[in-house]
Amino acid sequence: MFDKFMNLPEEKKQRILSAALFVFSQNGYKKAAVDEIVAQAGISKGLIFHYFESKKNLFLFSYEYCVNLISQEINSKLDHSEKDFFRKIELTERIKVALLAQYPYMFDFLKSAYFETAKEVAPELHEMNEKSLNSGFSSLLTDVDYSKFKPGIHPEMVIKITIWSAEGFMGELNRQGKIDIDTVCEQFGHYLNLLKQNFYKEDAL
Amino acid sequence: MFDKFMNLPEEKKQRILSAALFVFSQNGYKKAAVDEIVAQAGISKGLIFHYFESKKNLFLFSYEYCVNLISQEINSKLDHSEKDFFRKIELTERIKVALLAQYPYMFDFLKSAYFETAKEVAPELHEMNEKSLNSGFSSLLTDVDYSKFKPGIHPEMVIKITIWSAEGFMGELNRQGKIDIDTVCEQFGHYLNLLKQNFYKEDAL
Amino acid sequence: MFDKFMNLPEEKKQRILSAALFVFSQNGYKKAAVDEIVAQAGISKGLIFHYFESKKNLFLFSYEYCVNLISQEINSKLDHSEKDFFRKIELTERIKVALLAQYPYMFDFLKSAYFETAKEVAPELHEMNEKSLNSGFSSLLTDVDYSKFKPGIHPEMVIKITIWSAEGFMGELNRQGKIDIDTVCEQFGHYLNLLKQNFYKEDAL
Amino acid sequence: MFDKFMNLPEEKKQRILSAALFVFSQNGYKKAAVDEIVAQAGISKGLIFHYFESKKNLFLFSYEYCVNLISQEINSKLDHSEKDFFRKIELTERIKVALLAQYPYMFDFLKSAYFETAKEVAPELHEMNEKSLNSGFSSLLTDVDYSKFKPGIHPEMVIKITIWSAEGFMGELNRQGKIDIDTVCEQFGHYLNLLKQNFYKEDAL
DNA sequence: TATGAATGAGAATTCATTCAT
DNA sequence: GATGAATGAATTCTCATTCAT
Repeated sequence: MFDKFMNLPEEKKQRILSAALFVFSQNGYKKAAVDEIVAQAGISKGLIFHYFESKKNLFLFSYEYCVNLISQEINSKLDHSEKDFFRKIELTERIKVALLAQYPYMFDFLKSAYFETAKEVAPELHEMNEKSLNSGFSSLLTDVDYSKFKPGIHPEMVIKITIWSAEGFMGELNRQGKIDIDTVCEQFGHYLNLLKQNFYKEDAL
Repeated sequence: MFDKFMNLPEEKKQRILSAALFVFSQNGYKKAAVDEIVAQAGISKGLIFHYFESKKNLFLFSYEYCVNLISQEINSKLDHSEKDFFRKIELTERIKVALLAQYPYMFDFLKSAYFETAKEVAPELHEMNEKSLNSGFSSLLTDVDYSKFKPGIHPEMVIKITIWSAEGFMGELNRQGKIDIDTVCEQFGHYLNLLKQNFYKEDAL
Repeated sequence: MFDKFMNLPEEKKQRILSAALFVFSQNGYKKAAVDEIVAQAGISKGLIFHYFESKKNLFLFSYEYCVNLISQEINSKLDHSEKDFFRKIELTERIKVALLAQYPYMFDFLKSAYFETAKEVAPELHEMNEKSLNSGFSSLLTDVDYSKFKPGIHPEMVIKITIWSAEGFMGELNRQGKIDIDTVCEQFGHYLNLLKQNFYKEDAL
Repeated sequence: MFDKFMNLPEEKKQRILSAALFVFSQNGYKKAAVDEIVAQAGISKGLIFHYFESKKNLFLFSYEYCVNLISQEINSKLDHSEKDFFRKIELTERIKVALLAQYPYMFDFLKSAYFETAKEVAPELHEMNEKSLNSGFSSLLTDVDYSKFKPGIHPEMVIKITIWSAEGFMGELNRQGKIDIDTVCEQFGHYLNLLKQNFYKEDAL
């Protein structure tokens, strides 16, 4: 799929994708103008259709590309021997924050793509989501040492709560415009510590 | 503002707003076609411009209307003498679920509006958000009897986690398409019970 | 024709006509909005169609009204016993300038109507023009004492030149925004004097 | 500005401009339909926006193009060594009549543009007018041999009168639909001769 | 490959006119 | 007579997609 594009020199690929991410994230699918993307990428309009055949394909490809990049980062950088849930989630969020700093428009793009409801792209998009979300969660739900949790606590619930509230926490930081990596990570660490003290046995801390 | 529309008979107002909410939620701001909204509302194209002057105004009005409706419902139905946090949040979500049943597209619309990036409406939208979000949360953070929480627990943190995870929980149900009021509320009750058992003193349960 | 309108009390007629003249002169036929006219006249939209049946009729009536008003003024105020061409034209222009001060939009309206080319109104308009222009000129061409002109001069030519250049002169003043009656008339008087000295015999001055 | 249009082959430029001049002159700015212009030019609707971005730009460009064409013609064809005013103005009008034959709608267009009141274009239009009018007149006011005029005659006044009445003369011919070059020029020559005999010294004739 | 002129269906908005009250 | 809500055809402008070069 999209072989012509994939065989391009890396620099050109980056230029085109960055332009697409930026313009889509700023405008949503429908309003994003192919004209603006190609102008920003410094290529001709015909060429992008030569590579992707349609705006829809360009959008879906951009989405898939981001999702893959994130899961690759997580898979390669997350130590699979680590069984402590709170360490795992801390590392996961740290990787996300680092990516956010590197590709400023990637998360805006994913966020807007996630709520993209334009009939043309919605079905394919949600299909992709299923897979990626599941794979993202699964590594945080499995391979976890449940014996560290206090007796009388439901670990699965704590894990879900933590994931959801991690998203809420990140969202709030995002809204406040704080994207200084170190500050954000430090705050998130404090937050996880509080949770850990509530849910872990004394000797597991 | 929009007096002409506000003075309409209730039935017609409902018809027009429902059509707007549905079409905007399905398509996002830019792709939503005024043609489709008026067809669904059973009125002429000119008339909606007679009421709202522009598509932008129609969109912003719809948003404000939803936000106001929710906060009115919560303010009027939430018993302010209730100090038990878990009862408060259970009631809040119950009210939301009931609204969801009545206006099926309202939350889809709000969700998509929240991530709307179209340049025409984004600034006004985010300004409204600031106000409404704050007022929504405050009633759940204040007027709460903190003495019920176990010693060694940070009540504020528990409250934030509960709110965030309530949103996550609702979102998941929504994604699964379960909008049968009773089932949803029952499940949410169980969930809150689990939290309560973890965080409340024995004698407060 | 337009009996319903003609039987209105004078004050209401004035209000409606003034509004029409103003809006048509500012926008031309096509762009002038009936909505704006009725808002300015303080009546309802339905009523103006009750009086005139269509925007076209309102426009043509307004034109006819102005033309008639001017020719009535000239006929009633121009002394028909006066045979001196330069006195006649001076009086004519003085009457026009006075009307300009009284109905600021009338000449703007007539000017724009004169060049109105919208297919709907052009034919009727030009038909009216023929009549009015001829009648306007004729009084300046006939009843003139030709014996005052120098021998060797073609009086008809001088008359035409004077009329044309009077129009040019007035147009230039108009463009400069000078509509102070006295100043304008004084300047025009000087101008006519110069012409007279060139074309009249010594003893006719 | 409008490079895309300017770089077109001459034939296509002519086709598009002629269509614009025709439709604008027949309808005025507001009523002229872009649809009609493109149909007449034999191009697609999108293309004219590709060249000019908006109807307004197309209108203003057409105006500027005409004004420039006229002044170029006059500048290039008028012999600057000629100091006889009546010869100069005769040549000027001859050039205009020739242009009129070549671009039948140019003068209609300019005339209607001159009285265009549509709010969208009026300000820019009048700004252009200032410049072009001044430059057009100046060549007829300067470089003139004043010594040919009879003593006691104000040459500046005669020049202004002649210009104004030349316009009146041309306008009348135009109204009568006479655009046969030779007839028109011949008549205008006679007219100028009469003026000359009145204003020039015997030995300058 | 690469370009960008050309297309035309689609969308928002306007506004003269009608008509029930 | 008087009102103004309601209509819908007409108009400007957008933009994904094609195609000749």
